[in-house]
Amino acid sequence: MTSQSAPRTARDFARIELTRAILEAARRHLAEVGPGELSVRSIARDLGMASSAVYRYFPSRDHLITALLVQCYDESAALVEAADAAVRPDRLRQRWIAMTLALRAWALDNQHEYALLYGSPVPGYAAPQDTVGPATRVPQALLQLMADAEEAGTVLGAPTAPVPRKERAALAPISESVGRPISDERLLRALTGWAVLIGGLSLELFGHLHRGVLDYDVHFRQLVEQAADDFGL
Amino acid sequence: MTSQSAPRTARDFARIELTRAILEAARRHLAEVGPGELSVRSIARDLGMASSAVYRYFPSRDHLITALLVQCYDESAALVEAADAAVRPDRLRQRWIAMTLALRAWALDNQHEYALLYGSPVPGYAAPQDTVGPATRVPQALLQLMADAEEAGTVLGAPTAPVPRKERAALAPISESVGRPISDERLLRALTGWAVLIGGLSLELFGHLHRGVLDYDVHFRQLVEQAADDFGL
DNA sequence: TCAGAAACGAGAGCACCGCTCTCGTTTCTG
DNA sequence: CAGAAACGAGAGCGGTGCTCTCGTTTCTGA
Repeated sequence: MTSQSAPRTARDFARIELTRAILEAARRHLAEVGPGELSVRSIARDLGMASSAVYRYFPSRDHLITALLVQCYDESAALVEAADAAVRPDRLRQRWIAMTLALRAWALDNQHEYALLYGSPVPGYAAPQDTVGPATRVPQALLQLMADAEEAGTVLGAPTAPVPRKERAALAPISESVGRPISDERLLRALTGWAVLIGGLSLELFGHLHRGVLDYDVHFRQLVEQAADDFGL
Repeated sequence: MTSQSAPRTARDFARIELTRAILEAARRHLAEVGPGELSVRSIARDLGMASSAVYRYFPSRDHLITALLVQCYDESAALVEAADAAVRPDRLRQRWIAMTLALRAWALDNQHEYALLYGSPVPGYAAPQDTVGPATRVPQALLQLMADAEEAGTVLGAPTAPVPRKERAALAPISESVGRPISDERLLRALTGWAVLIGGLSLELFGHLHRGVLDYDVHFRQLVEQAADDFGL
């Protein structure tokens, strides 16, 4: 708990500044090397400092990566939310399209960062509490869209059997997180949309569509358009 | 090109045997350490040999990992195909459910292997030609299911706008790979199904549903049931 | 004000990694 | 049966994450 938001002393100021510089350098390296190859030593070299000095600011490589994780979650979520807000709220379909295209655009510009967020977790599967907030912003935006659709009274694209009681219980935490009324069917659609979105992006960015799909732009667009049909947006 | 399928000499025999043993040991390690932490040296130690000896059989760590990749693609695809074959061919919906549950079961039993296949690519994004065949077996199974649905004349769950010409062109290689008539709308559904499947599994296995969804089994089942509704299966 | 405490940066060092090279031995082949 | 090829072991190189020490700088409170 050193040096919170108030940099009273020069040392505090230097600390937050260097912390920022390390993260910035790490992010720069991430543009070229991929999360697994990210090296504390090379970041330190880049900044002209001893590698041991970096450990004054981040107790381990995993802590540094976690900080990057939070930053990337926030950065991508901000773009998704902005894309959402730029569309008239009652144009539900366009909002869905805009959000998915926004996340894809970010992912294409930041492929290693996307891999960091949605690829295999690189630390030993320890997602600290700090990351859950930022990580839920994108799915939360999708949930809010579905809640809006519910409010507007749109009909779902395909006839869907009612969600059974067990699934209803399984989704209780998400249901509460929405903060306003949403049917389980719609909530499930939001999660399906999230799965299509992340699945589509992962398949594309991780090379699974190579030599199968020729035009990724066109295909992704078609994928989310069709999902919109299914969701009745 | 040493020692093909015919182990004439004792040396050839030993070579294919040791190659197998190395892969087996690597696979054993993969049960506990994750693809990024897989170490040639520790595998060699496990087999009681010098680490340099391993390089007689796999020229680099990436080559070893590629061999594991192929093995895992084949293993998981075999389970998916078997699950498909165990259902009466005209029970299209059950076949979809069976295949997705089969892949999930394999993924749950082999989490690091799943990460190897569908997580961030660990070598510098070099998927050799050897991997593309095995890698396409699962999506191919989904495509065949959709072709069967087309043949049976089922109707799609949600009304879908016709696939535009550009997307039709983008999907040409996949369309040809099916080997029998399939509409572009159906083909797109197969790819959507693949995206939902991989997206749903990745979100679950990589921890993104943590503290959100309480019962993964129930939720995944619901996810694929709803996808079946959308696909008109 | 100024001494003690705390934070800091640099450097050496440890254990591990992928990979290469050498060298003596074993096995194959003509 | 001799030359060639494949092999296993070991040392070694440059890299990694991380720790420890040590001299210096900065903060803090009596």
